[in-house]
Amino acid sequence: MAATDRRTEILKSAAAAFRRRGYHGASVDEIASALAMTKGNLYYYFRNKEDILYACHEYSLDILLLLMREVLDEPIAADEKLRKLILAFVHLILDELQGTALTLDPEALSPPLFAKVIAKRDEFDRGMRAIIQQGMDDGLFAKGDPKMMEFAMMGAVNWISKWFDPSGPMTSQQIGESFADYLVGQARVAALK
Amino acid sequence: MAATDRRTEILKSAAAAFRRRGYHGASVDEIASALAMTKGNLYYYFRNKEDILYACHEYSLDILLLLMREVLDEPIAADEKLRKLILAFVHLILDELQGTALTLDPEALSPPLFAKVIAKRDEFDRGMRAIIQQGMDDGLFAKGDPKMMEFAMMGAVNWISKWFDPSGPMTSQQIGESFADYLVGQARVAALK
DNA sequence: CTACGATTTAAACGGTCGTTCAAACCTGTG
DNA sequence: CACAGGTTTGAACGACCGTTTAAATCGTAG
Repeated sequence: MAATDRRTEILKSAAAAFRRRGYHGASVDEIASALAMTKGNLYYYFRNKEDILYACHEYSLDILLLLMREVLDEPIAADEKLRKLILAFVHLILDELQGTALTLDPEALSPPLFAKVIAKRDEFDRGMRAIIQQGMDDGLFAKGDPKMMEFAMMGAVNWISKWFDPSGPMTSQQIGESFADYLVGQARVAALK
Repeated sequence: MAATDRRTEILKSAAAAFRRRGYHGASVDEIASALAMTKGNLYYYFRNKEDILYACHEYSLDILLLLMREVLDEPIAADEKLRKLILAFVHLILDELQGTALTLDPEALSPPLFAKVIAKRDEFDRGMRAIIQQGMDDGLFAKGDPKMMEFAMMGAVNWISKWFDPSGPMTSQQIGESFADYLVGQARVAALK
């Protein structure tokens, strides 16, 4: 098996453990055992535990930023852009690295790594707010504080990983659509008066 | 100083530490040092660390449930009820025990204590959904899955404690109103049409 | 002032966990 | 078959942390 495959396997196991127990609550041994390997072996692929957490964030933030840049360039209305991003975000959170992105406590990272994560997150936040601002300017959304609105939307989505049950009745697709309906709808309706 | 005061002092310090570092990341010593006491001293007031976490949850959930029962009995429209609850919830999260309520990882509790927290949380969830359902029946809210709508609203609010900066420009009051406007907003405007 | 209960301290204990390391193992090439 | 590089193991370490305990200290009623 290629070393890069092994690395992402570890990332998935780690992300799942971090989501269940938090960074400090999950043990390196727990991450390794889920893959039927010894914990010492993990150190052949990663420098240390923090490095694994950082890789989790980087992995999903890079996917997210790629998507953001794509969507920003599409010639569609702001509400459509938001909907697309929310759907993709929910899919990423639930189906890729289990609930990573902004969820896995990044404050556990040391300052230099933390700063790199924050920089990427900021780019994403700026993109979201630009879209929201554009929607307000175009009269699609009710006027308000784009920052608060973005925090509300991202909070709702990030929180999904706290209650999502893969064996439950809702698929990630259904959840994504429900959330997109509500979150974009709330931004929009007031302007319809 | 009365023993009960000392206990809530400890709860506040613990809640702040748990919010910053998570339950496993925060040390008992850290909680004690912030109050200029020794960690051994904490064990005069609490049986163990888990007991402190449980008390945090109980403290804020009890306040929340009291409020929920009050609001449910008021003779006002569903959107007004939601707005009231959101405002109070934001205030509780930001100004009382720093970001407790549903935020402080309850899954770190042992099964019996966890079950008690979940029972209280369930009562709150049922109240929220009953209000949302009523709002949909009355034509105040767009039809949809009340469960998803509740999850979205609670996620947005719970997430606030992840980004809130007490020394930032927004007061908890302003944040609460912004969130209430966005999350239940459409009802007010729709009624004006 | 004394005595007693409530409170606090400081040190020690076990246990867990992240990390290291030398040795063993595996796999494919010459 | 022998060798070499990459991979895995298992044990050991040192540090940290939750908890316990016995003794010290404090505050107050008599």
